[in-house]
Amino acid sequence: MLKEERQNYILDKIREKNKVKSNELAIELNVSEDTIRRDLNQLSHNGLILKVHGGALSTHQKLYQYNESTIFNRENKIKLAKKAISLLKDGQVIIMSGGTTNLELSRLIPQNLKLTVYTYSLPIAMQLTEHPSIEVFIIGGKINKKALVTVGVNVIKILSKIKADICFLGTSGIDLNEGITEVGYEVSFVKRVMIASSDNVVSLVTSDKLNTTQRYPICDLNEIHKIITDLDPDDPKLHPYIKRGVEVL
Amino acid sequence: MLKEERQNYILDKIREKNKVKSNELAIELNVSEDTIRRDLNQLSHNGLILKVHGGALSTHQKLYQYNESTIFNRENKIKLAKKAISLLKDGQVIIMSGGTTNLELSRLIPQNLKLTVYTYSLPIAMQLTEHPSIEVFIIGGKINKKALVTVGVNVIKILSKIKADICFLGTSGIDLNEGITEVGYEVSFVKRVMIASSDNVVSLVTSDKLNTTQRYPICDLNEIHKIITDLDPDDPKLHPYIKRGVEVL
DNA sequence: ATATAATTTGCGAATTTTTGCAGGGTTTTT
DNA sequence: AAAAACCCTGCAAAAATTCGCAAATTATAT
Repeated sequence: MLKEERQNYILDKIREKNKVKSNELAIELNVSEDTIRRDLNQLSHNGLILKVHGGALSTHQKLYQYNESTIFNRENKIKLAKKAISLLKDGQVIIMSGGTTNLELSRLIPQNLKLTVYTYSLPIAMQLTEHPSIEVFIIGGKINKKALVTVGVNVIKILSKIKADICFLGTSGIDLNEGITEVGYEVSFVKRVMIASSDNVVSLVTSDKLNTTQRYPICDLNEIHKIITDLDPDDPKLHPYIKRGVEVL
Repeated sequence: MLKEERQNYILDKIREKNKVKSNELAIELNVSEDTIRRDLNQLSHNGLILKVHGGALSTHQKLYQYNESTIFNRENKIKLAKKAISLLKDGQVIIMSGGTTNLELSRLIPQNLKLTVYTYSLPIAMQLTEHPSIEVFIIGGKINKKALVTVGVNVIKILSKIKADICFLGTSGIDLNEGITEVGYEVSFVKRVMIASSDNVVSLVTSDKLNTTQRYPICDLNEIHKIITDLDPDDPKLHPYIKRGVEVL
């Protein structure tokens, strides 16, 4: 059994029972108590559990807990999100698409900012509810289980009536010629409308997506106002985009 | 065997077993462990798997994880939810309110049941997305951060247009004289409408809520068709409700 | 088809990670 | 206060990993 596998087992057990005992785990997992203790100490050090004499306890009392480790390239996404947050001002109306970059963004919004946020992503809506001064609206509709977003004509109808200051567009493909492109068919419709409803379109792009194209076209490069990446704004990879007149942060 | 072929094999195995070990793969695929490690590193670099010491794990873990142990009285809620599930049949349209009882219910729905579920609760919508054959619709609107449900006129407008077979009503107060009552002001409006839209109104009541009243009235006892509790159906506490003509499961 | 370039693979040696154990200290229980 | 259970440290063995390099394979160009 792999170490991480064992630690996941421990975390699951704590989620369910609220506590674990070292001696029991040692037997269940067929390793020495020393190993269990080392596991518990590591998990505790990462803030995932609370180590106590004889075992460990759950730390969180939230009904749903977001799982950091599943996010690919999280460090870069955080770096990117921090830049995006500098655009926010009190009183603004924001539209956010789905995706883990926007999810990180929504975790990092300063507590004192007062915003109104529309989103069609379940995880993002969920995350935003933890913020004390954001009014969160989720746009209803049929849920796409894979992306955890709502899709369909109703989503489009509602989005098209919104007037937003900024739209944060999680981007799955961006290219000089093809513009912004998207993996999901249904989602592509929704994204086009959210762009149309926003004064300021901000494309959030992790650098691995630069110069890639996906199946469904969303919009031309000149329809977006800003690109934010995890790279330094004067990284050579971004030069061609700047030349095309897009502001790059 | 081509490299790509080998990597697909690895991905398939991870999809199936959720983990792989380098040494096992080396034997299965008849290549050196070095090659396997290089494969795993490449796949991991592309975000397809998570490389760990000794092998790799699936990245397709849940973004949000639900903390079972935070639910009060969970055992009873599960007992109750199991009874509720016996009412479900293929092809039905269901409306579910919020609350942890309905959340447990949504976790327990058998995988093969085909349903259409409308809900205005974020956690329940989230949970239902894990079910393979349920079409999930979330009703959009402003989110009440405490209850994690949407509220407002739009929710009511949409709910009133739905025609559902069953409505599962999480119940915060039930009483012979006062009928069903609710803690939340905004939520009380929504619940009244969901009752009106359903052929069959099922009140889910944990026994500690029996004979209690909350601030906002929802409906009279005779407007609900079934009461489901964690108690035995012929528990004396339930006799008065049966006498009043409500079916008790 | 042949030569050339590029990629992929396996190997050995050095390094790192993981694990169990022994010893001695600390906390909890009796 | 003694006994038991638990915890930490350092250590050593086993397993896994990394790295450079050369051989083998595959791709590309002529």
